[in-house]
Amino acid sequence: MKIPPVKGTRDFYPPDMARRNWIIDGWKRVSVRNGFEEYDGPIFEYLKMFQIKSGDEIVEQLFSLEDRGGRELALRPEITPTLARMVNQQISSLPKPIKWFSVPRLFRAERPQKGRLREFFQWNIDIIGVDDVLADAEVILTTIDYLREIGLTPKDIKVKISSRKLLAVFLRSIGIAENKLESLYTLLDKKAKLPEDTFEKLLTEQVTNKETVTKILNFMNCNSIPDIPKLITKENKEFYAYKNVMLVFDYLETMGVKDYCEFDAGIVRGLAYYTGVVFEVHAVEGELRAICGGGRYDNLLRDFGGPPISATGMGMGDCVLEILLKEKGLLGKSLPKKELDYFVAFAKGYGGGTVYKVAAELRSRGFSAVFSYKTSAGLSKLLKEASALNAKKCVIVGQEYLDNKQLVIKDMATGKQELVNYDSLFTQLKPESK
RNA sequence: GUGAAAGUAGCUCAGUUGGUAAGAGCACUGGAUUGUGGAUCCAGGGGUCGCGGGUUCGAAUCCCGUCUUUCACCCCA
Repeated sequence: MKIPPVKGTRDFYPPDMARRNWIIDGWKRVSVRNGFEEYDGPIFEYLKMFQIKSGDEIVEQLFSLEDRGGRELALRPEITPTLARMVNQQISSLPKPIKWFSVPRLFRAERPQKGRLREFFQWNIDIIGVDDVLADAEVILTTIDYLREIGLTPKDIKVKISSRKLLAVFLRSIGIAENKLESLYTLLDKKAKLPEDTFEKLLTEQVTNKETVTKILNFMNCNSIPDIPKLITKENKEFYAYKNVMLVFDYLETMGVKDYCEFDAGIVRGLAYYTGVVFEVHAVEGELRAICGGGRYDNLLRDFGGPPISATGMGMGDCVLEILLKEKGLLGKSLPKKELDYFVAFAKGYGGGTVYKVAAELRSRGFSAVFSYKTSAGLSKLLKEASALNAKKCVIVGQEYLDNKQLVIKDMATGKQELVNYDSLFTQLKPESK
C-alpha cells in the first residue's frame, strides 16, 4: 500500500536537503555576524496563544489538536508569540537590547499555492527593547546583508519601507475615526494587488467622502520622502512620525545599503499589530509575493502579559526565496560540493578485511573514508565510484600489500600515485593535512 | 471554503479523428574492462497510463465521478 506525502509538505531528498541547508546556514551565519543570538521553542503551543495576536479567524488556518489531558494545542504557525512568551518569562534578567534570531519550522493549514506550503521554514530576527528607529534600520540592514550575500543586487530586489505610525497620524488628521483604522489598513494593504479603479471603488465605500478618498490616494501613491510634508499637516505628532521615517533612511544610507531601499507609502502590512516602521522585500521583476516582511510592534509583549516594551523584527520564509533564487539562477551555483577525503579500493582478489581496517583507521583520525559494497568489482568500477563521490584520494589495496605491506595512494585530481608503507600511512597523517 | 488547468517509468516528456503503442532521453543496474576514474558503446530492470465507473467489437485517448498536483481567489502571521 502506497501512502502519498501529505498535502502541502515537501520531501527533502539529499540534493533538496543540500539546498535547504545552504539557505538555512546562510540565515544563521548572517544573523550571528549581525549580533543576533539563536533561540527556539516548542513546535506546538497552547491554541490560545495564537489567538491573542491574530484573532479567531486564524484558528481555522491552524493545525490544532487536543492532547490526552484535554489541552487545546496547535502546531506553531509563527514563532513571534513564543518569542514574546519566552522574553516575558525572563524579562527582568535579560540584558537589553535583546537581539535574537530563530529558524523555526512552521505549519499553516492553508491551501497550498505558489510560494506557500503547509510546512515551511522561516528566518526570524527581532530586536526587543530599543525605541530608536536605529533598531528598525539594523533589522533591515541584516535582512539586506543576507540577500546581498547570496547574490541579489538592487536590480533584483527592493526593500519597500513605510510607517504605520505615519499612516495612522495622517489618517486621523484627515478625519478618519479611530475605530475605522484597522479595517482601512486591511484594504490599503491590498492596493498593489487590486486594479486601480477597484481599489478606488472599495476605498470610496469605506470612506464615502470624495475629498478624503483623493487625499488617501495621493498619500498612498507617494514614493518620495521629500513629498510627504506636502501631504501632512505640520502638527507635532505628524512631523515626528515623518522625521522618524527620514531617520530610518539616513541610517540605511550611513550603513551603505540605501540602493536597496525605497520609500513606499503603499506598504501597510495586513496584520493589526504593527505600530511603526513596516517594510517588505519585493522582487523588482515578476509577480512574486513578498520575499519577506517586518516592522515595529509596540504592544505585543504587553498583550502577552509582559511589560510595554517596544520591539521590531523580520520574518522570511524559505518557499518564496527559493523560487526567486531559482529564477535568478543563484541556487546551486554556490552549493557546496560533496566532499570525501579517502575512498578505499582494492584490486580484484586483494580486498578482504584490510579495506575496512584502513577505512576505519582513517575515520578514527577524523578523515572521511568510504569503501565499496561491491566485493567482486574490478578496480575500474571502484575508481568510477570514487569519482562519483568526489573523493580527494584513493587508497588501493593490492599485490603490494601482500608483498611488502604497502598501499597505493592515488591523488584523484592529478592522477599521480605513490607507494606508502601501511604502518607509516597513519603516522604521517595529521588532521591539518586534510 | 470558491474557481480553472493538469495527472503516462524515479525525473522531463512523446504517444496519430479510439485500432499490436507501453515509448524516448536522463537517472539506476550490469557488461565491454580480472591493476586504474570522470568518457563512450552495448544490454537490462522499472509502468494497474492517478483511482473508480460508463460508452465501444476495442479506451492512455471519449464521457461521468473521485483523489492528487499546480495556478488564481479568500487569507497572509
